[in-house]
Amino acid sequence: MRERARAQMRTEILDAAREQLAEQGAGGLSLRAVAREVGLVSSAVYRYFDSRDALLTALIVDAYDALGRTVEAAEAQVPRADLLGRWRATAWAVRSWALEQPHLYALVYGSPVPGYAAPQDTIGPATRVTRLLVALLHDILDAGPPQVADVPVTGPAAEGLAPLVEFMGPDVPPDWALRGLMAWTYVFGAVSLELFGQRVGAVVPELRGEVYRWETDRVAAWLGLV
Amino acid sequence: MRERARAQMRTEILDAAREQLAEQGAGGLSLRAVAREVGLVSSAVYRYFDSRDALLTALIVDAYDALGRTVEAAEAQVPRADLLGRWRATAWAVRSWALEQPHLYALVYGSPVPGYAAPQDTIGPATRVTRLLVALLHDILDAGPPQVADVPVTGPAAEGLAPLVEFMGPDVPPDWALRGLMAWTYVFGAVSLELFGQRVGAVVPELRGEVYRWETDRVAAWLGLV
DNA sequence: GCGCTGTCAAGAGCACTGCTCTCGTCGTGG
DNA sequence: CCACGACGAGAGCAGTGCTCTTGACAGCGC
Repeated sequence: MRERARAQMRTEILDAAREQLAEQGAGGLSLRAVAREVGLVSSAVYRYFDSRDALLTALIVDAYDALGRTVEAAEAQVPRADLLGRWRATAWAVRSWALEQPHLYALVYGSPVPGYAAPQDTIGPATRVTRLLVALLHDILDAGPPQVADVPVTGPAAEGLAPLVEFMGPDVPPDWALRGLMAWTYVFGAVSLELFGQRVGAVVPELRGEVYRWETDRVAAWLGLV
Repeated sequence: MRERARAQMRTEILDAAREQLAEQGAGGLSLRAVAREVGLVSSAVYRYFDSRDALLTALIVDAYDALGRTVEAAEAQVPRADLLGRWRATAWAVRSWALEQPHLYALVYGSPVPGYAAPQDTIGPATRVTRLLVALLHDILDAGPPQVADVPVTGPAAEGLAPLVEFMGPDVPPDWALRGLMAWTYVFGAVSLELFGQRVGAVVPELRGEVYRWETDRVAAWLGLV
């Protein structure tokens, strides 16, 4: 009954917050302002979110979810056997979503607010895109591991990758965990740096998409894709 | 005369700001609090910095400077002919500095405060590390461009890289501008993602340095270094 | 149908922020 | 020596996150 009203109010607040986030960014998100937006007084918002941080956390969670959903949808449209196509679709979808929702992306992948320890809630949805890449890597390996000239990773670094190996499945050699980590790092690193203005003088803004295509294709080649 | 006093006061404020930044991060940096710290009333600080943003900008500028100085020093200790060593020193110094000064690093390479347009002041010092990599790339090319299996970049992407090519020197082929961009992207991407907590479940914290060594060595190999 | 209980929104209030304005003071250059 | 300009202090404004108290309303058991 009033569960419904409550849930609706909650999403109404979140929508208003998302809107304000898009205009002024995480730092400028004012709980009082979103309260005004939805026609509430500031103290009433605390019935729905314990604090401003809690509101931000909720936004983060569903930003992860939205990104994951979008990328999954894009990747799913490519035939399973087209490994390069799946990689391209994934990489491109990440960047596209980030450019459409820059503030949400920044909220998730940007510098965390210090003193803000990511709650457990956020680590689950965070792995959705990761899972896609893991699946892709599995399929690459199953299709016969490509020739790679590098010396396989051993020693402490291999131990350091243990959690990742376990996540990917114990049959994955540490060397390919490293490759997966690096591919993942490249995609999100490139998107983040572009979005955060670190390529200002270096790449023509309108052509950054084209350059990104080449970058990710080089990574693909390095992964042994086609 | 009182120039001295003014300059000293200015650096005193900056030091206090840096200190507070280290404790509470950019978002929590309070002009009034740094004023208290240096024994001033808040309005007096405005004699030295037009606004909180101006203070942050000053911090950014000398963060760029500090990072550049540190990395340059580390790289300079390696014999010029040891190209791989220079790459390793550079990559490692960036990460080390970032881990020592996480808040300063985040200020510079993290998500920018929206509405905060990086003033011209910041783009000069920003290129110091970049210059190191450019010089290294030149030396790699001079030593005889390594074999690379990739198809050279052409088309719109090559045009997109034009500003970077110009910065590196027109004799540099666009293909190597792309390689340089990607190496740069990898280093700062990896450091940023690690620092911003995106590797939490993936890599054992104490061994992240070891893993980073492998990552950057893979990039080096990809660049044709040894 | 009535009253009770728990949920909700409102409002006042506290301590804090960035920033502006005014007003004394004091050192320095003419 | 004196006037001017830089400087610091203080008050004040509008805004913030968050807490606490007060009043209204809905849903429940009797």
